[in-house]
Amino acid sequence: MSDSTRDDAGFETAGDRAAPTRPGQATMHDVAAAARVSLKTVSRVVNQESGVRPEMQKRVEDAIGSLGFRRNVAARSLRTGHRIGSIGLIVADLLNPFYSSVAKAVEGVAIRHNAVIIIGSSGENPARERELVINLLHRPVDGLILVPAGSDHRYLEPERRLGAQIVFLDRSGGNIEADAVVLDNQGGAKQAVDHLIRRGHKRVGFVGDSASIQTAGERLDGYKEALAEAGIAYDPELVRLGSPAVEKAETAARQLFALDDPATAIFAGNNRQCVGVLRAIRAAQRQTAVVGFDDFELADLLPIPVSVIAYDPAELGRAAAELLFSRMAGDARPPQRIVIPTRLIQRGSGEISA
Amino acid sequence: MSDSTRDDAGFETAGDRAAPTRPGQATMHDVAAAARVSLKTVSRVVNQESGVRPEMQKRVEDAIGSLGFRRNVAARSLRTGHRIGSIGLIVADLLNPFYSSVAKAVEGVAIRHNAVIIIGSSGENPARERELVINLLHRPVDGLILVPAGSDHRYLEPERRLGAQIVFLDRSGGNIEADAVVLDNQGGAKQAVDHLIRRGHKRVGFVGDSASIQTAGERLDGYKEALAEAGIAYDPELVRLGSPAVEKAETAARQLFALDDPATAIFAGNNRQCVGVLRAIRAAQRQTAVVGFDDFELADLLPIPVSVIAYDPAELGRAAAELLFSRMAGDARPPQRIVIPTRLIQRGSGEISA
DNA sequence: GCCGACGTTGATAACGTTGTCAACCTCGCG
DNA sequence: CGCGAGGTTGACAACGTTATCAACGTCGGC
Repeated sequence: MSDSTRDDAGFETAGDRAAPTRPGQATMHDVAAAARVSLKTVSRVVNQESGVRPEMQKRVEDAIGSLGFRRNVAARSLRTGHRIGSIGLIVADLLNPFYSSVAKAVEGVAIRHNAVIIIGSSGENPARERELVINLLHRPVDGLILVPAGSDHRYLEPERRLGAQIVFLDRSGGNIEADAVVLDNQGGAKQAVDHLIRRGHKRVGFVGDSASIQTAGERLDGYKEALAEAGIAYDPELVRLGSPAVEKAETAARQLFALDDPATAIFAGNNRQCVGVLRAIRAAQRQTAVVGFDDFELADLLPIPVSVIAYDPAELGRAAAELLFSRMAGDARPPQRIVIPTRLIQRGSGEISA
Repeated sequence: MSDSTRDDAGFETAGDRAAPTRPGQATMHDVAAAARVSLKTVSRVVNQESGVRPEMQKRVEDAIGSLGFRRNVAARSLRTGHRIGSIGLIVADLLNPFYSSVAKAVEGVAIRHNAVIIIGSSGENPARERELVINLLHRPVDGLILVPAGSDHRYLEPERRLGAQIVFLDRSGGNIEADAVVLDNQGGAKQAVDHLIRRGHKRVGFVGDSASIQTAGERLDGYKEALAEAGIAYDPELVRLGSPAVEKAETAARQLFALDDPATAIFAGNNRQCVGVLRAIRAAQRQTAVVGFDDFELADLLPIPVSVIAYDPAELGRAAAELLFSRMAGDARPPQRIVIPTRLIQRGSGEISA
């Protein structure tokens, strides 16, 4: 299929010259001609090999300068066979500390395998995800760790048949049998809500991502499960989904406070939303119990105690990377699903009853 | 484990003189032989071109599978001329939100130029920095944004003569004339300390990085400048350098409190150190004024008011990336030094006098 | 039954670079 | 003055892939 990103060859500043194939790009051959020396001599200068007379060297360097020569890496790499392994990492949002931790852990593993990581963020946009994936797989990427934004990954099949190794992280892929390293989302959410219920809360709000995002759906399931076990009726009014941004979560939390029968506790679906909820609580001057999914750095310093469902994001990244490298080394076991456990960290939140 | 079974050892740094071909890697030629078809037919299957009989296709796919064939991207790229631009980004620590913001901004610019980013972290280790730089420059990286860990960058000269474009970020390079996008460190630090002094503090501590890190040195200069202007003698006791980690900064702050004439206010050299200082204050139950360099997300929610020297990390990244792409497009102006301004955000810290 | 058209397949020449090896100079020494 | 050694330089063949174009069926229409 002719994906538009594929044949987009050059990357020039908008409106700048330089046609797709970089027409004027000088080759060593051109340099050699301009300097009136042989191809090989140019190569020697470029590679700083010894045994070139200064005079020749100067001539070649001048030619390189005036022609704006740049060595073609593809040709070099083809000829030398040098390859530095690289793995792609596609996350939802680089800014989120969760993904930073993942990235760092992945990098750590990559270093041990002498590889670098190419990183991209999908911004939760399936089209962008796909574009990035294809982009990365078609450059020298030996493997890919993917936090999927979309829910249909059939487009990966041809790539996999060609040897591409792909490990899903945080969420599993849709319509595809593939390795995945995920969190115990439902279990964690249940823990969180259990905790709040045990503390006497009956009106527990949930501020989370759209249920179309797999993890959010699982967390919602955990929320429901905890309520059901406690014999509390599920009230859709208390659930606000689709609030990825801090501001949206803040608004959502405000709405939960404005109900006739307002929430006395809130379960925040992730760290971004937790921050939003905290801001809303602060603004409303309320004593509301909060449990957030994802730990975050300053949670213990906040005036509002925040218990959290914690886990080690680095562990997710590490596990995914290890699995990926193992695949790249020939591991042909059936697709694995690795679940990273979560645990509740109590910081007093929930002890306040309303 | 990755032993010699496969080409895992093929991931080599550039200096290596490996045999041109990766030992076990099958080529299209091998596939063609195994499937008893021509090279071109294999190519057709691999590229999903139309006009191959299903039977042939099957034969080729089987051969691909059993030989573990993976297309050589260098050869493909050489032949087609297709290139997806990529730029390298080397930061000190991926986990630091400062660098995440930078990375995100750089990525944003890269997208517009149809490029991806290859990221690495040096961990403030000059040797690792150098290794990474060479690694990246010797793979198809069209440009490099570098947060330098080391202080001598003469090793970059040969690479630049070969057309590599390099922009320094946050700190300028040593022994090299090159583009740099930096913060107004001295000015910002002076602002911070001025602020504390104006609020009546005479014992202002400084918890910062080792002065060998350029930015830390400049911030220390700003600290001294502010003291000098206010006619306050510089007391080395109040200055604790070399505390990159949160825990170290916490210890450093404790020491400042334990002085005979303790600090009543602390200027924290960066966001990590600010967190450490806050923990120390919290532990010591003190009312200490704090101004931190770098804003951070929850600063406004903390029980201890933290004024900060803020700036836009994304602006740094954006400026560096724009400059880099402009260079890659042929911009040949003399090396630029772009200084991103800082501003003081007052959050009440410093109003408390001790 | 022949011819053109079509649908497959394959031989071969690039792509731009580096490794090999031979050719060529210039010395210094016999 | 010749000859070998050492220092420079260049011709040429790869590297693994894709694009071009020719060759080979096979089939329908006349």
